[in-house]
Amino acid sequence: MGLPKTHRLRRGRDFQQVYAQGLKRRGRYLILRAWFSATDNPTLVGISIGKKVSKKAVVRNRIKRQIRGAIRQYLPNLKPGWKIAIVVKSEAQTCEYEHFLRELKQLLIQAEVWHGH
RNA sequence: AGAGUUGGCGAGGUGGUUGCAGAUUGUGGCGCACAGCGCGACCCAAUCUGAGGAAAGUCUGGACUCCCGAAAGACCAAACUUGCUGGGUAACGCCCAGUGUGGGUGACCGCGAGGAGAGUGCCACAGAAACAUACCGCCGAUGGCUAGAAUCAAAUAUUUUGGCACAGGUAAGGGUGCAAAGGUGCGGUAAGAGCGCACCAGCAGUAUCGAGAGGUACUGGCUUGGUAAACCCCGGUUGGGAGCAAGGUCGGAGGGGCUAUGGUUGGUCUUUUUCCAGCCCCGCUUUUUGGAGUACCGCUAGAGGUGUUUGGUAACAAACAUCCCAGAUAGAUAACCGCCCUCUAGAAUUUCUAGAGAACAGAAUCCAGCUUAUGUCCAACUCUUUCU
RNA sequence: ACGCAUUUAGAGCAACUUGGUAGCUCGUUUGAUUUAGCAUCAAAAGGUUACAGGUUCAAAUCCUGUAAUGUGUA
Repeated sequence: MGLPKTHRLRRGRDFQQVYAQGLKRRGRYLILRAWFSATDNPTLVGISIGKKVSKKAVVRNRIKRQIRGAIRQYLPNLKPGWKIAIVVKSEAQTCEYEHFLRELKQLLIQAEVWHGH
């Protein structure tokens, strides 16, 4: 359930811009940072997960894949032109796929990135 | 049956749907430019490929790249946990085979295993003393002092008996300690001591076996605490440093148009000039898009994998055949389903039903090792008990 | 990728160089003092020196391996 390259947030500069100027929504397992670039470019999504979540690369990669799969499922519902960074909290270690799905939807609606139709 | 020891295979297989990354292909789309050929970094489709035995820790050895230095070679210095022997390897501190030694009833396992007969240091407490000595003790044969007896006419002479423990002898015994000068026994002596003998242990020499480390036998004299994972000595090895975040490319690039000249290829031509066509370069202009970032190279064909044969006890090597097998860069492997296989449980008696396929764990320049983490299965061997 | 450092009582630290009975401060517990508490005084408990192996007569210390934690360069 990967994410196409065109929808990935890749540069450190973009991440810093999102952190500095974007709005912030807090969930139980995730923190959502989003910034509207005022263009029609595809919405970019990046995931940040620190070593404090887990020291094992396998665990971190699995969480990343699960979040990325959830984002891909919601991709048609997102408004264009946003830059989104998702920060994983250490509680997410024991989390299931459905939890990510539910929480992501909630956060996206809160941040008004969600496209209602 | 129980308890162990060692070694090995493999990390379920296969098909489908959706999805991600790379490569290749496309009278495909889209964009640019067009008479046409075309170009593209975007999209789509098809095909192929897509994590490990440890990818990990980063403990070693290399390949590769750059910087500094030197250019054969010798000596000195420095560094190195380099240190039994022989072999393997590109190399190693790794591997294999052996020797010695320690452990285990055994299968088997561990070992940095040169030198303390060059020097220095240290060996707390205890003890006289920790490497050179003598506290208690034993002796006091010999010498000394002293008392008596005998010989003699007599003696201070000679002989002899005793005492002292003064010189001296001794290292058996006691005590201390991890460790006290080879051990045990007999002889020997004033008392003792390898002083002598026997056995054991150690050392040296000779012979012999072995490629060697070493093994065995004989002979000899009779002796030398431990520590070098303390400094050190000896032998051995080595240009030094940094590391793919090494190092390199790009200060515009791609496409189109125009102008003049030059180069080159082809055609016309016997040849040259001329002419025509294509490509490249310089300049101008137009359009698209990026702009110091993993954008591109390095970047994955390698001391490569698999199989067979041969050589070798083995590690391993050689020959032949065959295959191409991840290349991401905020970093690609996931989700679901069917069948087969294996295991477990239940029903039941060879079928059905249910569950599980777990664990450790994710490539980031690449190899060779080591170490650590971890689940299943198989084989060989050992010991104990019971039965035949 | 290449390094560096640390690990000792509940907490913070000594002792390691030069091996020889593991200490200090705070905290804890008990007692004294006080009507009571704090403070003070006296005493006590609390350690597999991160783990495993080795050298040594003897290891927190020396050597090797492992683990955990922190940290530097770009």
